[in-house]
Amino acid sequence: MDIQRSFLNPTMFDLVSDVNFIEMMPNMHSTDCIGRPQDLTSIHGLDISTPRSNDFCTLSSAATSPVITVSSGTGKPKRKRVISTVQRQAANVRERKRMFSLNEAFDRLRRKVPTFAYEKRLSRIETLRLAIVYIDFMTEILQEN
DNA sequence: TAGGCCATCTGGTCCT
DNA sequence: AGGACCAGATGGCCTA
Repeated sequence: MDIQRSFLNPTMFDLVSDVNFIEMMPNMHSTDCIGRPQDLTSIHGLDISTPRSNDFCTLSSAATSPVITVSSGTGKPKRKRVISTVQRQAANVRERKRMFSLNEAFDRLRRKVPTFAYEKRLSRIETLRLAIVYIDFMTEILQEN
């Protein structure tokens, strides 16, 4: 059977030999099998809603950010933006939020790919690689029908 | 203890 | 001008 052979594909077999759709186990979402937090807001005490002690994003004063033109060796001037501490802290907050949403997306993807129930939480790179393999596998199944 | 993974900070570049 | 995106650096945590 081709489908069965596909499951024995070495790549797939490395990652998935006991298909477990996490979708069927909604309780798995709060913590993974080794107890690491799945709720990303609790990872490392991450709380993007509250600024850090060194964040000044709550300050109302917005400093200006002059642009300095730096002459490069090739002749073409390069724009170098100099930002204030307040703007830097605000940018840090935005970056944290951005990474948070990125991790949320990874978390959603993690729940879509089959994994061992007892396996530790997939890393981001493992999640991407397994998703690729999984999509390939599903595509193969569809093409056989 | 080394290596992997991740969060965070930071500066540069692109885009609106 | 400023936000979004990206990549490099750094430090902490965890596991083999």
